[in-house]
Amino acid sequence: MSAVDKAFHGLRHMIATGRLGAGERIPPEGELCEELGVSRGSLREAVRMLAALGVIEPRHGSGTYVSQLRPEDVIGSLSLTLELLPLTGLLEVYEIRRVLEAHVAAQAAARCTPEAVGTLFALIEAMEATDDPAKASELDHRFHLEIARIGGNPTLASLLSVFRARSRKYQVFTLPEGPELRRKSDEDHRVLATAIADHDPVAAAGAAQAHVAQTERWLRAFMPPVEEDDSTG
Amino acid sequence: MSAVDKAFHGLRHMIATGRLGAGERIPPEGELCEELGVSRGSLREAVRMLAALGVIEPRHGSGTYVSQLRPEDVIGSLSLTLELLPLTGLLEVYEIRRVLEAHVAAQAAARCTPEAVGTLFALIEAMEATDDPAKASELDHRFHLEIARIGGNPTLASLLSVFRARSRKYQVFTLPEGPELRRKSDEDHRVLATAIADHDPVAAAGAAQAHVAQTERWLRAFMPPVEEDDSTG
DNA sequence: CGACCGTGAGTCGTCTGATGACTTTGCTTC
DNA sequence: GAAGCAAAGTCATCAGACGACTCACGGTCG
Repeated sequence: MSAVDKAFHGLRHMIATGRLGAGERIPPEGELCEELGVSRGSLREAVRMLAALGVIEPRHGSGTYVSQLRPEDVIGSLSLTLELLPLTGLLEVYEIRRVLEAHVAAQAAARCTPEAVGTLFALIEAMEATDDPAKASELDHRFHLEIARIGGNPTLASLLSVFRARSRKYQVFTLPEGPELRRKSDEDHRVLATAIADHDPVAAAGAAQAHVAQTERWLRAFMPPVEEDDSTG
Repeated sequence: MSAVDKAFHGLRHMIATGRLGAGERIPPEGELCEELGVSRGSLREAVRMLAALGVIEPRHGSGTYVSQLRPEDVIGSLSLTLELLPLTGLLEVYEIRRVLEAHVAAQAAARCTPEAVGTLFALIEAMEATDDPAKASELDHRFHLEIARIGGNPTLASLLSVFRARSRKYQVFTLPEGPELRRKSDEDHRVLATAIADHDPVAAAGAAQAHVAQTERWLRAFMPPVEEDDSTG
């Protein structure tokens, strides 16, 4: 076993066995190097791996901390890599999304409160009112996120959020056909929100599934290239 | 932006824009260091991060290669970290698994071939024949994996595989109640396989969902501690 | 002529040492 | 008592050197 693997599995083992608890600060690099029998460089590579996977979080000058270990912490690690998948593989992701969005919508229909309904329709109206495709996309995201939140499963919500982020990169709304697509999309949203407001899980699931399927068809039809944003710096 | 971030996003950008294609070998460390303007140590940390996420794969002495970038490559990166989640968060994962296993079973029922049915029942019989809990667990895994394979979505199959691996860690079959649980589990498997063989998606989905729900109930009831295996060396 | 083997260049893996940057703490000072 | 300062602790980065492994090339032997 390589030195980095030794450090990686050693750290992971400490967390798995509870020796390092969620939110806790892990020993400084020097101590871990000695205990695990590897150099600082190898240890740091292992730390970076676990950090990329959302398990620990180094803080410059302070120490390295175990994350809260919520499922969404770990699932969020997919967000940076799912964007690298070619479109062909992405269609398989859409099938999953279709199933899960339908489930989440049904759950939301069963659990939603009047306040939540108000939020949903407010988002829809804001979406319909704006002309900016970027803002519309952002509101679309928040609309679906709100439904997932109402669904009551944070893990599922974050998983779907990751899937949607990948789709959003394609920015179908900025196409020449964008306005037409947006009208159809807005229609879908109203149907979905209405079904949820009516506490009708079956209708909500059907509307959600149809909405995702529609998006998938658009993507198949147009397949625009991914727009890389360098706005991260 | 830190040096490691610079290297990480730089590499990721090269892959996202297609400058580095799937399966291709990336430039040697020396060149990348110069181009990205970071030291070798920082670059290596970034490489390890992408490797942990299933995007690239270093090979000692040969070079570092971009992975095939299939969705299952990226999803597989969750397998090492999902095991670290506390049980409370895991129950949310079960809800997702329930929905997806039901869908996969329905898909399998619609698509399955006589050969596939033969494989399924062969696995069931092997499962019922063995007394070794470890072997039974292994066969259980292969049984569900086969159904997922028949379902026709490799991404979904690998996602469910990751989820199941987490559950399997608890080894409910080794409990005192193990034999009884296994009998019930075997029953579920026959119902599920029969529904698939009959091309009955609704029955298959119901059976799959009930099976997962059953497992979830066992876990809630017994909550045995995670058994860490050190057989990875 | 073909198969085998050794050799060497290329590449990743690891270690060591030193320096910089940032955070936190605790003390000093007003 | 509060604000500012100093020092210790910790992570971040760099540089250089050596080891381990892979692979292709060329020579050798059958």
